[in-house]
Amino acid sequence: MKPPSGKVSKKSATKVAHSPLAPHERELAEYFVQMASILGIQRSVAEIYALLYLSAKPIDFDTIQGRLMMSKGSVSQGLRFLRSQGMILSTKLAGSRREHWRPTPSLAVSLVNLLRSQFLPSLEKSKPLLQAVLQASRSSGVSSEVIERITRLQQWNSRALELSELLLPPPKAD
Amino acid sequence: MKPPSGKVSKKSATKVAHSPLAPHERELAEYFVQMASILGIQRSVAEIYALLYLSAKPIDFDTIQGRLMMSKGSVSQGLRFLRSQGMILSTKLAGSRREHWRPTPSLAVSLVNLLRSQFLPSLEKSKPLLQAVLQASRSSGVSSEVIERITRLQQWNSRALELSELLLPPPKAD
DNA sequence: GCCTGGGTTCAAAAATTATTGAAATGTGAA
DNA sequence: TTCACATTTCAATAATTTTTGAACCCAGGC
Repeated sequence: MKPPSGKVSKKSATKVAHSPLAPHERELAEYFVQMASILGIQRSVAEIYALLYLSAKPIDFDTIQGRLMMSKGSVSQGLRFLRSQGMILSTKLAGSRREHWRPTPSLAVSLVNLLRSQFLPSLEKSKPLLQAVLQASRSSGVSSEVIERITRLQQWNSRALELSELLLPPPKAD
Repeated sequence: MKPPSGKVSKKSATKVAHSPLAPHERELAEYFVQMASILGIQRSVAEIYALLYLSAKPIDFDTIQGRLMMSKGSVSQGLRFLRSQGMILSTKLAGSRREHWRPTPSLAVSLVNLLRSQFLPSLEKSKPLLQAVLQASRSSGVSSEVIERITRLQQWNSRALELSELLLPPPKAD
C-alpha cells in the first residue's frame, strides 16, 4: 500500500510506514510502564524510553511517533522529560537535520536522577513545615505523646533528607 | 448554632457538630498528603492517617467523617486501606459499639508494609516477563549490545527483589 | 528575504482515578 | 426475632491527569 514513486531512498519526502512493536518490545514497554507508574511517571514517557532502550541505534522523532503511534505532542513532551532527567542523549546523525535519541549509558544514574527529582523537593519543603507543626503543637495544649510522635517524624524526615543529599549529589556530566 | 437540647452527654442521638481542623492539623495533613502522593496513595487516606496521628486518643468513624468533611464512603475505604496495610489499629472503647482508631505504634513498620505492597508485586510480575523478553530477543536477531542491556535490567530486577524480600518479611502481629 | 522540514506549545478532548451518597449489609442489644 | 445503629458497597459523578493535534516557531538552505 503506497506505490514507491521511483525514488525509495533514505529521503522519501512523504510519510513512511513504521513497523508496529515486536512482541519483546511491547513486553519490555509494559515492564517500564509498570515501574514508571510507581514513580508517577506517565505511560507515554515509559514507552518512549523502552523503545530507545531496545534499539541498537539512535531513533528519531518521526520513528518514535510512528512506531508507538502517539501524537507529536506526546513525543515532544516525553522527550523533553527524559532529556530533563538526563535519561537520554541526542546524536547528530550524519546527513540529517533530525535529532536521534538513545538512552544514556547508565540506567542506574538515570534512576538516581529520577529519584532525586521526585523525592528531594518534598523532603525539603517538609522541613520548615514540620518545624511549624511542632511549634504550634507545643504552644497549643497537645499531649506529650503526640508531641513525641511529631518529633519522631521530624527526625525521620531530616535523616531521609541527609541520606538523599548524600546519595544524590547533582552530577551533570555528559 | 444548634441548641443543646437538655441532654448534651456522650450519647446524643443526633448529629453533633465536629470542629474543623486546627492549623497544625491541617499542615501535618498536607505533609502526609505530599509524602503519600509519591507512593500513589490518595489524599483522603493520608488525611485520615494524619488526623489519627495527631490525636492522643482513638477516634471513631463519625468524628473522622465530620472533622475531615468527607463522605462515609471515603472514610470507609480509607480505613480499610490503612487497616490492610497494618497502619492503624482499632480499640473497643468501653460502652460504645463504635470502633475507635489509632495509628499503629511504629510508623517505620507501617512504611515498610506500604513499600512492600507497592513494589513487590511489580518486581515479582517482572521476573518472568524479563526472562521472556530476553528469550525473544536472543532468538530474533537483536544486537548483542541490546541483549546486554536487557540482561543488566534483569539482574537489577532480581537484586531489587531479593533486597525487598530480605527487608520485608511479612509480619502480621497485632 | 522566503520556504520547508523538524519540533514545540497549549487549549481542548479523552482517559483515568477519586469521591460521593443512597441503598444494602451486618451485628449486638433487647 | 426484631430493631436501630454502624459500616460497607458500588454505580454515578466529580476531579485530575494524560493525550491529542492544529497553530506556531525557528533554523538552515536556496
